[in-house]
Amino acid sequence: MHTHELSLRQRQILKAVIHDYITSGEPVGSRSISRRHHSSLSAATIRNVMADLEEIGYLSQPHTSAGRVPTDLGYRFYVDTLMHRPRLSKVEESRIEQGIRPSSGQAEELMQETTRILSHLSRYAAVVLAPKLTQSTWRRIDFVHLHRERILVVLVADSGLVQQKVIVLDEVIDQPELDRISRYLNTVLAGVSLQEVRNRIVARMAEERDEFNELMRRALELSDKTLEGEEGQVYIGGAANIAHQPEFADVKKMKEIFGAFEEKSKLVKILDECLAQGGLRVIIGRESEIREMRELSLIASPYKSGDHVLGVLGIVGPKRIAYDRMVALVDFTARLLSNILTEADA
Amino acid sequence: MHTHELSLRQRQILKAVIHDYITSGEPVGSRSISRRHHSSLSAATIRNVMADLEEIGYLSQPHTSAGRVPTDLGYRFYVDTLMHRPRLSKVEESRIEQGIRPSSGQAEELMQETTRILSHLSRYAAVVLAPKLTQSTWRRIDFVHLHRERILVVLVADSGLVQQKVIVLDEVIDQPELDRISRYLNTVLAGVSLQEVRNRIVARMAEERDEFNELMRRALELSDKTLEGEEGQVYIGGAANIAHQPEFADVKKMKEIFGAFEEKSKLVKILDECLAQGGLRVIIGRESEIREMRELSLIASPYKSGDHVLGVLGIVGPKRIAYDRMVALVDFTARLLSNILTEADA
DNA sequence: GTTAGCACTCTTCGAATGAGAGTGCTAAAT
DNA sequence: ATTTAGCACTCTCATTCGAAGAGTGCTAAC
Repeated sequence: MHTHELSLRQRQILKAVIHDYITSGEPVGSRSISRRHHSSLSAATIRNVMADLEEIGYLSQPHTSAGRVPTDLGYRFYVDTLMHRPRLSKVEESRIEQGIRPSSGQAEELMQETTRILSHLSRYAAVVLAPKLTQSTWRRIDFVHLHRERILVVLVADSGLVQQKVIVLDEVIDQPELDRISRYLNTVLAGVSLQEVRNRIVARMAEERDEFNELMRRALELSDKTLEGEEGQVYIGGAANIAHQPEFADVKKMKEIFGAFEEKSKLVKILDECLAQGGLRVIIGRESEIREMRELSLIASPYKSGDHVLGVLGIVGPKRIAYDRMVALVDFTARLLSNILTEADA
Repeated sequence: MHTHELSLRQRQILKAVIHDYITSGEPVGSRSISRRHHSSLSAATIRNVMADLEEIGYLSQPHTSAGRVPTDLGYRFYVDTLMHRPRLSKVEESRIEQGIRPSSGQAEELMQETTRILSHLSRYAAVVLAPKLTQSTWRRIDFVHLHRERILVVLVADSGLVQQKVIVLDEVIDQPELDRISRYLNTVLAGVSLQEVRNRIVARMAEERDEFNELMRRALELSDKTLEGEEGQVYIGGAANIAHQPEFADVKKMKEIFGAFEEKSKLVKILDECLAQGGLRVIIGRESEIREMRELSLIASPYKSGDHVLGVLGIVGPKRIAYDRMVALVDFTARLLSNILTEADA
């Protein structure tokens, strides 16, 4: 089913149907299009065009004598070629700017604020994929000895974000030694990923035949443990919003959706893809491989620090969603977050 | 409406009605009680007793010719005097023990693991109120200089829990100075609350007329900032489980409930009360002041470190919940968590 | 190419109906 | 004095039916 050339009229009517359906939530008939959008044309004419659009696969009827509803393909065409992207209102923009102003620089808080403001303004669910340790470059690393073999690693990213992690070693290292190690690591750290730091240490150890240098061995162990066992973390906000949608009045569907949100691993997978892709993406219903997303759409965009892509943010709503506005919202938010994380001198 | 003396038969029948209603979810009639529980008595007899129980206010009828349903008061009587508390099965106990074994000692992870296992075993929603900084006593405090006036405070509680917080000062303090301050604080810290530490510093400053001692002034500022602006944090898990309950098939109710969960502040309030109370509590429907809890019950118990009450954990489900089993579950989990947090030498 | 007209289909809603469950009451039985 | 059987009554729930309404596809006329 490749892309068809559509006549101007076909495009106009497809657009009209989608708009009406998005606002009303009910199958739209030829009559109402004729009235609201194309008063010059009669319902019958519109009907013919709609029949064509159905044949191409852009529209469908829930049952024989109902109006038309856009298909996933229809939405896709709309998003790709019909839709124009409005600007957000000044009010909304400043609302977002106010909403995402982390007092602390803690990654966690920032993520949570972002989901809050996104879900609030969209009235749908918001998702944010947090930056991974492996993806960031770091300004600073510190170790705090907690108890026995247990150590808290504090990482300050170039983006200004702070992340922590507790690791458990095989040996006890006391605080002064930890300080020495962090001093050393900090000298090697400048602007590269932790993975890279690790590689450099290995290289240096080999080169210097310095295998018994306690400090470096330990530095290696610490960075290994820090990177170990990391999986994408997703923050979700406003999931309840989706329940307000009339199309999910059916309880069975609702259950499914909430199930999907609690089973975060799948969500991580799909967001990871967006991350790899690099730009704003719209994923409509069945385009997603996730079963539970069949009736949902995802609008997501990566955010960066400088040129480094860190994570992804977006919103999840019904397929019948105001794509234009939502794309604008997600895009703006992603840019804003990127700016915050790029101007590291906060 | 004070407590009535109930005859043995009345108690038995009330108990039977509640049990049947809890398992079936449907109003229970005199017939079925006669069949399943009191084959010696006829339905008519049971009917008379039920009419009495209704008059007292322990049962009610959804409509004239339906079976009976327990009222909040009925449940209350059941929980207080009729119910006996079963033990969990060995399997379940070990499941919980496996489930709550924090690798890291980070407060956040521990809370999350607890909600996960609680919601999983109960099949309802789980809530955990995290320990507050003001309530714990601390083994150790550290400061990590992040950037400019921004400092990460790392607190290690006597319970072994690690909590962090970023604070922003009015002046820049470099790392060596921070280390000096934390060394000082750590000497004063032993086994008292942060609030108390603060008081001691103030006392000492007064006593020594030592107002210009930079170190102490700064130590004071740091502890103040650390305590500042703290509000109870609630972790929620398995909220979707509630959606599976037939009594919430009604979409309106469901919306309400999810709304309640996202509006965490109210939940904090009610959990705070449990915390003040000190023991395991069951709050049934309208007994709670929260509107959205009208159709829900909360079973919650505080957890401690030693004799210090730290927070509260519990589950939220429909009023029609297996109180006996759930009480056992919550009680066991709270004890376990308390043990973990008490044996500080993890 | 466009439109009016019309028969047809399908959903939705309300009313009517009957079955079923459960009650309360009375009078008889224990 | 309890307990029970019997019965009329009430209320819900599922089903059926029919009418109304919305929308379509097709045909024939403009």
